[in-house]
Amino acid sequence: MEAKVKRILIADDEPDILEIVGYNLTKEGYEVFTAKDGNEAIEQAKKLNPDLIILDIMMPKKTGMEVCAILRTQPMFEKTMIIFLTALSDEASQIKGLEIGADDYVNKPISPKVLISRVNALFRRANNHASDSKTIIIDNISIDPVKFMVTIDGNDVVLAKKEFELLHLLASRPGRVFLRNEILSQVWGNEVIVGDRTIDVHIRKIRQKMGIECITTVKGVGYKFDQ
Amino acid sequence: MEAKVKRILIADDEPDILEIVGYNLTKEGYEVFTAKDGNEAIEQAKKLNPDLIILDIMMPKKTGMEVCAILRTQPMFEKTMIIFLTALSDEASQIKGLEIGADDYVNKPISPKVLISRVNALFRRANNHASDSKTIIIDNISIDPVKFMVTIDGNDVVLAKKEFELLHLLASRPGRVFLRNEILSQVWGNEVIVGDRTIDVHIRKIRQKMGIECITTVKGVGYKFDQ
DNA sequence: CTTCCATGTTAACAGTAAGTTTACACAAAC
DNA sequence: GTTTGTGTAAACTTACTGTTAACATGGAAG
Repeated sequence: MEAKVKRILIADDEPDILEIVGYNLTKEGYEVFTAKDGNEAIEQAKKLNPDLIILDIMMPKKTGMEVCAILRTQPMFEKTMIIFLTALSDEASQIKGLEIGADDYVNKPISPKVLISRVNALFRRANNHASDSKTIIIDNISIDPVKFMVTIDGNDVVLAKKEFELLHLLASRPGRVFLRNEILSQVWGNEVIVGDRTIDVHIRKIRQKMGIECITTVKGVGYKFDQ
Repeated sequence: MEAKVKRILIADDEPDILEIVGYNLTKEGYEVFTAKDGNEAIEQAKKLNPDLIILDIMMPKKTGMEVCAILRTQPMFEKTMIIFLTALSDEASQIKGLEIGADDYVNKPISPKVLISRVNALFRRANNHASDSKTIIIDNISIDPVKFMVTIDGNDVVLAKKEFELLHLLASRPGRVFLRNEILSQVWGNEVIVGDRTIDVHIRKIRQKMGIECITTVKGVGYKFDQ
């Protein structure tokens, strides 16, 4: 499971900030996108599904706080990290920002280096949580991402790479529904664009090879691994 | 998935800090332990296996940086979170602190409230793997938007997308009456225009599938989920 | 009792999402 | 070069969902 390029969305109404921060993050190897107000931030977030969103608080249309609160209500952004980058340095704002779901709160003016360190720290922690490299065992099925093997009742099942990745993703949170979007960005990555039926075909192959119904379709929503 | 009490180890050579920070974290529901120098910090960490370690940098025996670096080499502390809490406010220290594996870097003096917000933010992120907190449970009915499942007395009920969304909306505020307008804009969105009987039909299907009367009609007003 | 209105009920329809199959490009293995 | 396997696309089928329309019901007001 190779590390995908991480996407960062920066929302700020000052073009200078967008440019400076954007430049430095790009140099650090991140894929950077920008938005210049609250509405655009939400719109972009939905379209891009970024891994991290850096929000100014004082923005036109919607404040960063509002954007954060809105995004946090949606399952799609449950795992998305959010950093407030703002000139508001008072304690109350900071506490509120962290309480409504931000992962960090950084005061302007800030050196790009410090910001990058904080961004890196967040990603380090996030990656290290990824339940990779751990064998998943559910009932009589075992899924071992190290050996790249699936076993049912002791019988090995050979899956292709994409099939395995897809199964592993679903099985990493049994019962939880993964939206098609989520599946695409997790298994295929954000850059790749594939047709509508691609996921279905892979799902079908997995079902076929496993021989048992362990993946359930939730129509109009996504797929889940039966718990 | 019961949340177990989180352990926090605080290492600082100033007893005042230990007391103030410790008091506040205890009040917040954490289990707090202390160490007064670097060696003690490492010793305690090994014994207690805390979830979070708050480290002063300038400590006798070993500096916080050294402690952090040592702990990070050990697999046991791979997932342990570390916060530096220090009077060293220069940029270079902060960057170095974050780079050697800290999850946050907070400058003294700091208000206990802000520190607690940051601690909570870290734990929120770390826990969020297991967050089934969004499940609505009312009497013997559970509604889980993550798993997209409704359960009554342990028996699964399969609802279609719109049905589920509608039920979830009503159940999000049991007892509260939702106007037909509200329902339309929340479930269908503002752009969409649907006929008068559409909501009724969906309500009917929900009632049918659930098999029990849990939605009450308030004539001329709207619908509510029975409390 | 009758009328009226809001909601309940039912079946049918159209549109949409997913399942299925086949084909093909490409890469790795032989 | 051939073979084999993988991932994606295209085309078609299937199944179900969401919506509507038409009609039924029931209660309140007059």
